[in-house]
Formats: sequence, C-alpha cells, structure tokens
Amino acid sequence: MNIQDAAHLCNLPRKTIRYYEDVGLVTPGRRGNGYREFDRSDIVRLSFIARARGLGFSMKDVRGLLTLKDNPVRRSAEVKALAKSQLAKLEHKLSEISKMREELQDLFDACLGDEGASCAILDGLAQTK
Amino acid sequence: MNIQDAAHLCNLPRKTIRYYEDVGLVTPGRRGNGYREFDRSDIVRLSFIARARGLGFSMKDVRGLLTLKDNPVRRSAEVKALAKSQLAKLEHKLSEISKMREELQDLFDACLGDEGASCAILDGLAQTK
DNA sequence: CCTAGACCTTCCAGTCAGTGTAAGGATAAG
DNA sequence: CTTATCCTTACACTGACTGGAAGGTCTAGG
Repeated sequence: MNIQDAAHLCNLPRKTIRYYEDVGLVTPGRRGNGYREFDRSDIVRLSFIARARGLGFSMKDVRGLLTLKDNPVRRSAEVKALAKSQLAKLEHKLSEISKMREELQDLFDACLGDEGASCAILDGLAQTK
Repeated sequence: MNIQDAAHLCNLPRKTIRYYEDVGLVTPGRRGNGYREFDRSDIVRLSFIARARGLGFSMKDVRGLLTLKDNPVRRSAEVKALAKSQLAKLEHKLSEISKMREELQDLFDACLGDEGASCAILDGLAQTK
C-alpha cells in the first residue's frame, strides 16, 4: 500500500507519516522504485501513534507506550503510570485555560464594545495588579 | 533600570524581554555601555504584553492589542472582537482537552495497573475504532 | 591597582511536532 | 505520447521562546 492510502487508513497526513519514519517510530518497507510499502502492521502501529497523540501524549511518551506495547513481559502498572501522569497534565492544562477564560470573560463583559475609545479590556491589561 | 530589575517588575524572564525587543514589541533605550535602559513606560508595556500572553493571546494578537492601545481614536468594539475570538479559542481548547481527559480517564479506569502484561490502555489505543 | 563575581551584550543552536515548498522521478489513464 | 497524479528527498519555516558560549562592564573588597 502506498503512503496516501496509509494516510487515509490511519488518519494522518502523509507528511506526518514521513516525519514519524524520520524520527524512527515506524519503518515501512521499500519497493524497488523507492516508494514506501505499508503493510497491515505499519497501519496498526501508525494508528496506535495517532490515537496516543490524540490523547495528548508527547512524542516521548508515545515512544514509551510503543516500547511497552512491543514488550510481552511488560507490567500494566507501567502503562498506567504513564497514563496517570498524562491525566495530570491534561487536568493542569484544563485548570490553566479555564482560569484564562474566566479572567478574559470578566474583561469581555466589562467592555462596552462600542465606537468609543474607552475599553475595559485594555484597561484591565494595563493595570499594574 | 537594567534588564534584571525590569524582568522582576514585569514578571518575565530576561531572555523573553530581549526576544520581545528582537521582534519589535518594545524598544528600550540604550546606555553608553550598550546596556538596555528600561523606564516606566517600558515596564508598563512589557507588563501589558505579559498579561495579554497570560490570557493566551498569540503574539500576533498582542501586536493588535498594542496597536489599539497606542491608538487614541480606536473603537473599543475592535478590542472586544479580538477578545471574543480569543474566548472562542480558549473554549475550543477546553472542550478538546476535556474530551481527551474523558477518553483517557475511561482507559485508565479499565486498566488493572498490576504486574501482568494485559493492559486496557494499550488495548484501547490499539483498537481500530 | 587588581581581582572576583555579578552583571550585561550578541549570536547561534535547540526545543516540539510538525508543515510548506521546490525539484525531480515513477506510474496510470487515455 | 501526453497529462495528471502519484511518489521521493532536502531544506526552510512555524511559535514563542530557551540555553549556552564568548566576551565586555561594573562594583566591592583588599
């Protein structure tokens, strides 16, 4: 299978697949003409990566997950530890962004948004709180 | 005032302040010896930038906000429009990350996390959903 | 006057995870 | 044979910094 079909199957841009090969996450075969040849196992691996990335795991963590996935004597506790740390990161991000949104919403609500120059948002940002 | 004191006052790393000068957001004066000299207006401007960045505004948007701030005949409606778009971005991010967290939490809960190799998280990621 | 250390400067490279583009080769359809 | 659509590599760029090296300056103490 060529890269375009692989891209559709695992829901990743072609460029990203080539990039993943560059950084050693996948190693599809090569045909005589230099084209990459993706087989079922490549698709499975790429989809795994895509899903892990979709949950916000860093490339480093994805590497760790792949290593565990490839290791038949892994302990599921190790996987769960990675997941726990990722959950914590997501929750941290959520609380950060949620705080931003609240602060910005307050400024937004206080701003008239009319044709005048006076603006509660600019005032709020300028404030030496 | 030297850069270190400025950094403390506006709550930004020195490196970041130099970077902001590089990209033209601030233009502190220079002393005879080449040192940057920050006055009150530089501090105000840098703090404004720091606060806008803290609300998640992109550098491009910060530029827009500064332009509006510097323009005495601005319309507050323009500022409010930028804020609205930024609010939408924050809400989008929140919903994305929240979805990630939910999915990951489900996998996490289903994983035994013991000494065995069988792992619901890896299984979930490997699934061709 | 000398020295130590704490500042300051610029410049270059690296981060993360891709994305854009150009130049060129291969293949499939008509 | 032509045209369109694939494929390849290599390099540059993104955002928003951050780290480090190499070197200049200033200040306090002896």
